[in-house]
Amino acid sequence: MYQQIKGLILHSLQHGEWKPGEVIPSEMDLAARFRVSQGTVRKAIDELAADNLLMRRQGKGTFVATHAERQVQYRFLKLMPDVGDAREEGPAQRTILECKRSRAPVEIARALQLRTGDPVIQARRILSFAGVPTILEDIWLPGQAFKGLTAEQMAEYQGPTYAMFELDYGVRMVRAEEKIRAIAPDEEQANLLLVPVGTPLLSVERLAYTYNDVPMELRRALYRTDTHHYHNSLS
Amino acid sequence: MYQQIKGLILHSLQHGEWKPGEVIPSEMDLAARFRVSQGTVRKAIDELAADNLLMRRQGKGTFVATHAERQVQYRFLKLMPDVGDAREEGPAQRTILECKRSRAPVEIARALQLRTGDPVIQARRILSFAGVPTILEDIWLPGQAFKGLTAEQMAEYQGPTYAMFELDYGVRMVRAEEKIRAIAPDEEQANLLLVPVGTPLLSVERLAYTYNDVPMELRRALYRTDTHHYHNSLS
DNA sequence: GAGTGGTCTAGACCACGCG
DNA sequence: GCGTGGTCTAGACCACTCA
Repeated sequence: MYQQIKGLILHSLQHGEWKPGEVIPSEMDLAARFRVSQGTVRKAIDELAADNLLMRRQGKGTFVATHAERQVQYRFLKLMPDVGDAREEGPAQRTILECKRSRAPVEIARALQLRTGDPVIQARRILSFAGVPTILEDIWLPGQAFKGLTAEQMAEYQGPTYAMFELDYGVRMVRAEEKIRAIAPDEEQANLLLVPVGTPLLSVERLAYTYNDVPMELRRALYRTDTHHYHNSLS
Repeated sequence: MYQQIKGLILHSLQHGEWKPGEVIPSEMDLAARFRVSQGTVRKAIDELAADNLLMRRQGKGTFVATHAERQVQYRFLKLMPDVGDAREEGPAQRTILECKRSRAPVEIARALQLRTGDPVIQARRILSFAGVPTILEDIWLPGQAFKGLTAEQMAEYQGPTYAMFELDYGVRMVRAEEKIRAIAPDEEQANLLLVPVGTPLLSVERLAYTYNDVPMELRRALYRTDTHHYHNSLS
């Protein structure tokens, strides 16, 4: 039964009944609405909180998770400085190189579950830490959901790109899968990251999903790993 | 209170009261032992199961997690074939190149929380898939806990190395942290993996911990990523 | 059919945040 | 002081496993 309740809450999240950052009704209210006991609602919320879809705060309520919060900002970025920690390093400087409407090549279309040739937004940018260009990213977004996204918008928005997606397009990224390889950059890539052509780089291909396992973003990035590393916790 | 119960159960796990793969007492029994209700024990076990320290099986009981089980075998190995899946590929073929007693260099000692010069076991091996050498691993283990480990032992044991550690040395790896970089191999490394010297490889440095966050293994591996990739799920 | 974990309930009290 | 989530309890019943 709590799985059903979970489904109902999920449905409300998907349909924007409660927006990212907002409180959802109290456990008692939801229990009344769904005609179950508080404990059942609690278990449903527990699992949604474990999946990072909701955030509980004692004394205040349960909130729809958002990429805009300080604590969980850059949740999907696993690149860490070799010395010090990510907080003191602060957010990256962003340089948008390009942001254009185009048509999905086969590969991209398949990943985003579109048809080949469907409209997509394609963006390329560089993230720098302490002035050193460290990440080169190519981003593909389904054109339909992100109609009107411009380079200016990507440049202007302070904070995580995923937070901007929530605010301006109502698209919340919920989870992602990454495939990581070591590759040698081509000349253009090497020039953009200011490294010699032979330098090994981390290739990180990320497919990010919104609710219901719908893929909404494909991101292909190259990470310099001379002063940073990709950090992963296994358990 | 359930945190205290969790601590007590953890203590029993650490001290080997229940060994990997065994059942622990039922929730009712533990509730009686600790003088709390079943629900409190349940919550403690829930969290331990979420941390992969315990495994629940409905109708049978709660078991101490182990690396020997089919389902969770190679839990810490995130390298996946680009096509097909890891199960059909089967386990890797192992070639032990070396396994010797030595003294911990500064770096290794710091990672394993030993003193420089303390005895360590050092092993080097190659893992191959479909006959292709794909992983070159250097493993460092504290000499005290792994006294007597030999190359033969590493070669003979069928199944995950971590399962062998549990069985023969009573050391259970509970979680791990990995730092990933892209590097170019030196000549020796390149020869062992049968790749040209310039080939970018994934460098994966893993520190594996047993109970209580005690580091028990440092592993430095190079992964070929021409037919495989490192897979990571973010949420 | 006995024993295990899994779920649901209802009620009580606690800890926290905030007006 | 009220409302929120957090915890603990006790009892009931269900689903699964295995002798």
